[in-house]
Amino acid sequence: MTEKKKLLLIDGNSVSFRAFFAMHNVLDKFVSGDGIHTNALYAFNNMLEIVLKDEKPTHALVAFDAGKTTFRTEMFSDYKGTRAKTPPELMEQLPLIQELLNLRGIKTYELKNYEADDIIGTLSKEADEDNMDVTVITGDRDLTQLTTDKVTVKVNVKGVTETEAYTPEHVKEKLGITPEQIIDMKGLMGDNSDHYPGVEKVGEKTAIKLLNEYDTMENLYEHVDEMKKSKLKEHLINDKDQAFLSKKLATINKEAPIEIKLTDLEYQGDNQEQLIKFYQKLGFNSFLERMNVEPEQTQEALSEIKYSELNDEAAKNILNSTEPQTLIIESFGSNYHLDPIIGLAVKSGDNYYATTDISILENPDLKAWIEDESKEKYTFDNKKTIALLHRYGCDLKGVSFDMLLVSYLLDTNDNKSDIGIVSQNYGYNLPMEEEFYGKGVKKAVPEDDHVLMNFLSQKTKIIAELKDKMMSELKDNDQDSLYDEIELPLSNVLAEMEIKGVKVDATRLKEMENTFATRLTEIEQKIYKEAGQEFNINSPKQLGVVLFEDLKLPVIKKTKTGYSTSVDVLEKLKDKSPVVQMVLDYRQISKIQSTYVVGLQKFIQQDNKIHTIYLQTLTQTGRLSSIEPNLQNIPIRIDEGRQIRRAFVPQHEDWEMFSADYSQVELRVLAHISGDEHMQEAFKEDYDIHAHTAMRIFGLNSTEDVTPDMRRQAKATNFGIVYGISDYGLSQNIGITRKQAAAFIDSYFEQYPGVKKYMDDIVKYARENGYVETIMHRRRYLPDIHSKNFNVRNFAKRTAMNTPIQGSAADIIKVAMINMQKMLDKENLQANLLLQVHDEMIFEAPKEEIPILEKLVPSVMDSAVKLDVPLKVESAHGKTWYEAK
DNA sequence: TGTTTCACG
DNA sequence: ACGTACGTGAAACAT
Repeated sequence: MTEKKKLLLIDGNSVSFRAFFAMHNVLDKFVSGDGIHTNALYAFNNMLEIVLKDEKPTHALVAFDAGKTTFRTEMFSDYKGTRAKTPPELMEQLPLIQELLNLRGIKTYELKNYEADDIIGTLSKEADEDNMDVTVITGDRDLTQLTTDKVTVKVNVKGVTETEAYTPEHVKEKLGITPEQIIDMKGLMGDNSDHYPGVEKVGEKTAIKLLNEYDTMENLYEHVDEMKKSKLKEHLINDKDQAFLSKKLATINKEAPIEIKLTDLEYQGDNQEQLIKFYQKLGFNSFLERMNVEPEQTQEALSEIKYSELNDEAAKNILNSTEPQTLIIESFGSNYHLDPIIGLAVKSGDNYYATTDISILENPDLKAWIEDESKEKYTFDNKKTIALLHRYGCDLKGVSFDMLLVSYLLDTNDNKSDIGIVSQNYGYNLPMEEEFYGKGVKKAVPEDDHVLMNFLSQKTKIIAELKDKMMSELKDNDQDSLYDEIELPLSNVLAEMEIKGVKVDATRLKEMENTFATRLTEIEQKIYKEAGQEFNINSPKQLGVVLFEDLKLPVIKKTKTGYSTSVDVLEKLKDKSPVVQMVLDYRQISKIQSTYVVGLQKFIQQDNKIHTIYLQTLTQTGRLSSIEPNLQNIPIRIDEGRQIRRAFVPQHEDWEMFSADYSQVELRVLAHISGDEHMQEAFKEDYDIHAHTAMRIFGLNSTEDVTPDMRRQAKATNFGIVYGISDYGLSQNIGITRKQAAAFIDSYFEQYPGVKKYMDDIVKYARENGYVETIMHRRRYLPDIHSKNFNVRNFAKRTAMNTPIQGSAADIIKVAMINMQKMLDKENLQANLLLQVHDEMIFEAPKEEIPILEKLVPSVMDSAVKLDVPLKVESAHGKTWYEAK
């Protein structure tokens, strides 16, 4: 029995283009030793890895364009006329990509006067006739015309590692036409990027409609006279020649005079030896890892540092030095509140010290140095380092450079939490944590202590060497005070909050667990009875079958895997069957039970407290996030869930929980940065802002005429504005038509012209500068603002509008937290700041201190920054978190 | 490992 | 004509 043959055809030029732009933002970070860019090469190879694994081809070829002139330019001199020429940074990579393919055992081919498309078209047809399966990989949708039962065309979506697979069925489903009709469609609609015209005013939708009626362009033109008089008919007649020319240009030539045979295309597999050399030359460490190149070899790439044992004598030297020194405390695991320290390294001047003997932390000299605020230190992740050392009895002070925080401020875009990635971005060859320790079952501390100590010493070296460069980048961005005055001091405050932890009443949670378990069983039985069958209510798939097939409820929305059963869908089906309400109830309770009642108990430590971890360098806007567990999403909106808050208690008897939150910070921030007069006035006069908005957009004379429903709609509109309004989004949210929503927005902008101007200006700013920033100069880069894709671009626009608002609000509470901690210290209060939930702070305090906090906290919070409108703070307190609201 | 759902601001 | 609200984390299921 012969194995089925499979041919892989890759459109070399279009995938290289895609690869280049997918990694355009890291262009400068991917440069080889001899100064050649390698970003496209890297991304291309990433794609290859995935494709080879998925497709397992027996034959493969990558086709390239041969040059500028082809048979198409002879037909139409302006073909691809306006296309920007290939950037030189990509040009220089094309030979490398060919070399890579050669080493990976894949043939490449180009043919004078023909495009890569034509080579692929010709070969895929040949292979099809030979009964081979064919997969085509391309960034160009036009190639979907080649789709047949045997030929699948996979088109890159966002980047190059993900593709959308086009079979004839998928083409039909997506476009409503057959693959053969695609050229007719292109003929009618033309192509902007290839710069051929088609018929005036005919786009994709119209073209498809016409083809559904007339099947082919030829048939359409045979019957064009019978069409009833319309602009469309006129355009069709006027542009007939162009349409036929465009169709010809769009048609991939399946008879190109290629000199290569299918049998020449056998996939050879990697030339291991040469490929390793190639990767090494380019510093492609992650690919080397994937080839299972012996760890020794990868380690070799990491140069050796001459370090000595971090012992008593070294500790003395460290303490005696007056220079800033670099410190790495390494833990192993995912939660630094529990993980053990496995090693330490200090760079002191030109000396490197490292050890895996943790008892050195008992050395008085080392401890004195760690705890001396005047001894300046550099590190990566100050908060984590503080938390780790705290558990070993040391109180770290004096960190002035935290490489993690700085790299986050410089660019929030990609994952900065790994020192290996940050180092690689600056041209250093340091493995990522996962590369060094391994992943999954293979994850382990290196057996050889020397390997670990060398790794830690490398870290200290890189941190020390990059400090000046990164700090000067901060200064260039005008972000030095954001770092010095906010993020770095905040990391100390957050460390204290995490270490302090919040006490949780486990008994209470246990009681709730039993109550909810009983209720869940009850509802479950009722649902089974009503539905006439038993099934897993938690399975969207099974629930979908019961609701939409067995009970035949109308399908409101679909997900990519089946029926949607989300709340907004179920809400609409409530009166159609009693099961729906039961399912909603079940969902609600089940969520509370699994995520909170049961989930939280798992995080209660020996001290009866929960110690969350705040991620200070994750969000794109500057907010914090909280994990293991997330204490920023404890239920409040519905009372059953809100009961969870009764389990959060102060750590001592006779203490209380105290919480203070900003009222409408984001809208106040908007009023400030937009400078809108009317909105500012509303806040200065302390009006009910949503009622005020309702009054204005509904054209009333007084807020007394505002009905509760008007206020509700105005409130939703205010939210929409903050999120970067769209009529559709608003209409969905408050259940009105899109037209009505659009009218709302128009009237909103009329009433608050300053807001309108802000929205326009900020998008323009993003386009011109490539980023937006907050009041404290926190930046978010928005490369997508230039995207050709409508959706992607619009998303970037909304982000541009929202980020300065959400981000400035985040800045404000961060300042308030720092000031608050200072104030508690200064006033010698026992109260502890425990939690932050975006616009509120939660404290525990002795009862006697509550009256003090009631004055102090709001005054610190509302004076955190000076805006053109006042900030307003509300507070509450009680025996548990539940009462403190 | 990805998808869906839902908790919060 | 395009298809959406902004920012998060966790649990459960399906693959």
